[in-house]
Amino acid sequence: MARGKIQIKKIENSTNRQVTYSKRRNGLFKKASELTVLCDAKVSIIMVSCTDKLHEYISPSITTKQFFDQYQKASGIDLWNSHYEKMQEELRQLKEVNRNLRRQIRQRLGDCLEDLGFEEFLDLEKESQEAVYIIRERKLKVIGNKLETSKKKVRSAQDVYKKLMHEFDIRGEDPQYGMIEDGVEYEALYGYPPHISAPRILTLRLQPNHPDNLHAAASDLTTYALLG
Amino acid sequence: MARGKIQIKKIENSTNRQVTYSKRRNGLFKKASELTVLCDAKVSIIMVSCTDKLHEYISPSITTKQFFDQYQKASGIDLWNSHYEKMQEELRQLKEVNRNLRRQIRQRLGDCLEDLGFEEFLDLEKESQEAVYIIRERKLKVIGNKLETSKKKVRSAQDVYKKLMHEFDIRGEDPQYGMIEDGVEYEALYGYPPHISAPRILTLRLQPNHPDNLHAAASDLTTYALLG
DNA sequence: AACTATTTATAAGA
DNA sequence: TTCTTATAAATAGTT
Repeated sequence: MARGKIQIKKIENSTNRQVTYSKRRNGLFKKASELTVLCDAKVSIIMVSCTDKLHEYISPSITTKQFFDQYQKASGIDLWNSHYEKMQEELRQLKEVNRNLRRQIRQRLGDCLEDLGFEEFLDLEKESQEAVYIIRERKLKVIGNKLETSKKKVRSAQDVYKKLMHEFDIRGEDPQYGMIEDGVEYEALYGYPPHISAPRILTLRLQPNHPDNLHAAASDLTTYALLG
Repeated sequence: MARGKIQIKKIENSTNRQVTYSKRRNGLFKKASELTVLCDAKVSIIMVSCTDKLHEYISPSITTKQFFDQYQKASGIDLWNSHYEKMQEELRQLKEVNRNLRRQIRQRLGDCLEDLGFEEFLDLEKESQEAVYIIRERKLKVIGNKLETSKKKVRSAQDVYKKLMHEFDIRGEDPQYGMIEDGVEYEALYGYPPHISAPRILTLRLQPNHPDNLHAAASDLTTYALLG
């Protein structure tokens, strides 16, 4: 607008464009501030340059946040507020549900029972007792399964042992090998710790160490007493 | 800026102010659109007049929402987004907690037990059994309290009865009243239904009807057998 | 809303 | 970036 008219189209020369951007930006901001004062208006200008730099003008005595709020109020355009309120409501409801669930659990643990009516209380007792039955039943089933698995492992171990004994017998017939004295080879094969002597016996019966101890039964087959 | 320089201060004449606002607003928007084209920039102008009317300029190919988002990203100024994200995170966590609580309750009801490790499973059994003990203990206490209350009511009823009997005896000594033959007056006094005859006896023992029935024990004193 | 004298903004060059 | 300056554009006051 000076020293020659220009076409309103993108300035191709990058430096020129940058300079013009800077100058006109200042001009725009100046006009905005004048308008703010002259007409007692509120103005927000936000600019993002083609190099993604951001510049802002905002009338004094107002924040950008307030501006956005006012914008929404005046325009009726909902940027995020209803979504936000929906979330808050959802949050509130979830917290309420959470509180109730926690109370239920506490009651099922025998706490806060005074909150219950007598009928509810009796229902709770019934439910709890039934749950204990179900849990106990399942426990027995799980333990049964574990025992079954253990038995299979034991049988498989027995088979391996028998095969080895068989091979041992064959080698024993060959004087070239001589007799093996202390079963070291079996220890290595079966992974017995050094302080537990490997079986020397020929006939072999295996039994769980503590058939009554549930924890021991729960773990994998590891420690079984060898009974000759 | 024409036909005389003006001071940049609020225009007191309301009409003038209005006109200037309108003219300069157009000027600002025109400059903004030129800047948008010339420099390939993005501009958002939001104006609120002193009469709370809202006007907006926004570069084509962008929405105000996008602008706000970009503004926040570029400026690092937090209008609401982190708050929003915080809420979303909170929401997510609450839902997760909720899911777990529900699962816990289901497990305490004997459901979904397969999700538990064996150790957890045993703990659950122990907890559940303990809870049943606690609940049962409390039940006994509550029932005890109710019985106690009932006994007091009975005692109080006995007292009333004795007093009435005493008064009856006094009246009986006065031949003016004569003898009452079949206790109709007591039936009225105590509210016995017509088909149950009121007590004729002088010594009175009261006992709960069904000491084993919890529900009956739970209800207030209503039906007690009178044993001679 | 239109006019226009004048001020202001700014493009190009330094 | 800033300054200069010729010139385009904006606009205050008027109609």
